[in-house]
Amino acid sequence: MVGLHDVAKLAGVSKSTVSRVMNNEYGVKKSTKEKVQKAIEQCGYVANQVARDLKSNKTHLIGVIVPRIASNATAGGLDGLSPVIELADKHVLLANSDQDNIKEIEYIKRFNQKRVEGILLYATHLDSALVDAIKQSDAPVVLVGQDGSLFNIPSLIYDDISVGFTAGKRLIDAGATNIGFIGVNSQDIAVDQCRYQGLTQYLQHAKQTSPLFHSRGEFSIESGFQQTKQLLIDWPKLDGLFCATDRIAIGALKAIAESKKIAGKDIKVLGVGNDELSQVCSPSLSTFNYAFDLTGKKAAQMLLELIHNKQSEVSKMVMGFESIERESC
Amino acid sequence: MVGLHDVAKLAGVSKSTVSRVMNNEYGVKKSTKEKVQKAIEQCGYVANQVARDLKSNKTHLIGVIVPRIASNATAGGLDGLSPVIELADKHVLLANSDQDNIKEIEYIKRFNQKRVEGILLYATHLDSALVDAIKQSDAPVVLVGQDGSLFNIPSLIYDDISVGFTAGKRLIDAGATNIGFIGVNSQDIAVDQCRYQGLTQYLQHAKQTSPLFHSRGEFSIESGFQQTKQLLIDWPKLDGLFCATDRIAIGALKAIAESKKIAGKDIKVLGVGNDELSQVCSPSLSTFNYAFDLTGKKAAQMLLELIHNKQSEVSKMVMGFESIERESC
DNA sequence: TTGAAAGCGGTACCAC
DNA sequence: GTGGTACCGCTTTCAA
Repeated sequence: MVGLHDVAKLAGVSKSTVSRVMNNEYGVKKSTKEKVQKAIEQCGYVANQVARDLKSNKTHLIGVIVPRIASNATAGGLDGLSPVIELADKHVLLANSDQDNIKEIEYIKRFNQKRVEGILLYATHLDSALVDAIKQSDAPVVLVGQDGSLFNIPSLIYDDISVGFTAGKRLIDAGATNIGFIGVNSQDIAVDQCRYQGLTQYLQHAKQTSPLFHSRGEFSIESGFQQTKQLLIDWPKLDGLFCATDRIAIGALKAIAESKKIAGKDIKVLGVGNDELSQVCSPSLSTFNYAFDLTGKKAAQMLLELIHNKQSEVSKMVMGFESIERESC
Repeated sequence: MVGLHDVAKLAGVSKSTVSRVMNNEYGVKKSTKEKVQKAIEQCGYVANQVARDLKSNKTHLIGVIVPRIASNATAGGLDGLSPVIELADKHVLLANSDQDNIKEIEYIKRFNQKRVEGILLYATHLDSALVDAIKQSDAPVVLVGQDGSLFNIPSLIYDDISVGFTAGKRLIDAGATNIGFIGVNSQDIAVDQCRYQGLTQYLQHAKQTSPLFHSRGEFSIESGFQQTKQLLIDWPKLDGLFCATDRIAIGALKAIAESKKIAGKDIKVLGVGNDELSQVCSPSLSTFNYAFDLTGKKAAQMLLELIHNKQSEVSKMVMGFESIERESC
């Protein structure tokens, strides 16, 4: 591969001069500049950014770690954050942890070796090993989706307790009295714990009751379907169901339909996320809208600020949500 | 930031020795090794990959350019390709071209500066400027979604003509005789042109007729809805509709429902992509399944091979598809 | 206005 | 076994 040296030889000047031309610096005679530019053209010289990065001690790299790509939260987030990063003249180094806690930590280390300038971590859990890894990271880390502020980790989270609380209100207002919750796994504080907690708080507050159950499964339609099939048998009086995600809720809708009950009438159902699926299914799903792309954008902005100032002005940012009224509740 | 030099000083050895320990090389006395490792621990040394990359002239970087993330083809593709790239001990440098032709070319150049080892390009078009940029690229490029084999660009494509052909057959077999097509924009050879061409071929072949129309819009539900609303007025005899994507088809379904016709009975509708939406909507959408994640995996494998052998064994790979029978056709 | 040379942080060859 | 040193490709003083 042709380097600065080759161009210099070809143009009959020194490396320094070629470098100056490449970087548009002042103080190069017009004629030499043109000579050099011609030489650059001629041998198709492309500056080696790796060498530049080494010299300048800046890589312009932002590491982004996600549990998987094909999810609304992450795909939308990536679409939101990428323009911000591009505008800051940086690049996205993407890692798919595939929901694997070990890999998450592994990537934080690898990214530090790669000398990324910052890391955006989409998390589905937050244990002490992960906290440690984040603390060890030289590059600043912004956590998305889980609250790390207790550990002094700048975080961008959704107002999950509030969503649960509001869900309780919506279900009660719609006339439900026997309300259950389907979550994911207990390690996911935000999605499983907080949403349940919020629901519980409202039921206590308004009716001095508690949710009938806290079932758990995966983030899938199928999982929602299977769980609900059983839950309908176990809890015949169930008339309100809050599902931690829209996909779970859509599975629930299907199970309810099969049981000859009518979702939205016999059983009110609520999801979270405003997945596109929720407006297409029938009955259409009442849910909560999260602005995933905006979250990605804000997270990127927060990280960039952190990179510049070495200290964040905001240590925790809570994203709002919007109630979406449809047929199921 | 602490470097090899600092560790060496702290351990009272030379840089070379520290380097040997870092790379687990033979021929280091056990005691020195331990001494060095302690020093590494002590000052929290993390190898600078940028320097290594410069020295070894390898970045372990694979550039991936996509038109946007939040689409089944790209999100699924990314989930498919990332494990392959990880297994090859490389990283994904992600760029979102946001459907912008200029940016696509820009990123190919930037990636070459970054000295990526190869580029995966998810394309929605292929004009001569893009072909040139690919030709100029030092890093090998694999094209996904458009056929660049005529220009000697290794490509991974879907069998779009065949899909169109099969769509024709499915619609005719279901009893449709007045068949229309909704595509995207004419620059998208694969999605717009090929699928239409295949449909046309079957209609010619089986009935010596042609599609009633070739309408065009965007990749969205709304666009499908708006177009279909008008098309139903313009073509009252329409009884078969092939849509270039599932989202367009779902919009069409909605327009048909509003017109008091029954999709699947009065008008047979077919989409492409087997979007999750298509099994949730009602009537559920008959479509074609594309294995997006497998495509990503294959594309990554093809690129890795190209990187190793400097020459591809396969210059073009055509992914198959699967007919999905549901209610709409 | 231009060139020589040091150095970014490693690796690898060659001596000792 | 270990240390010295050249070098990867560029930027950036410092002199000329």
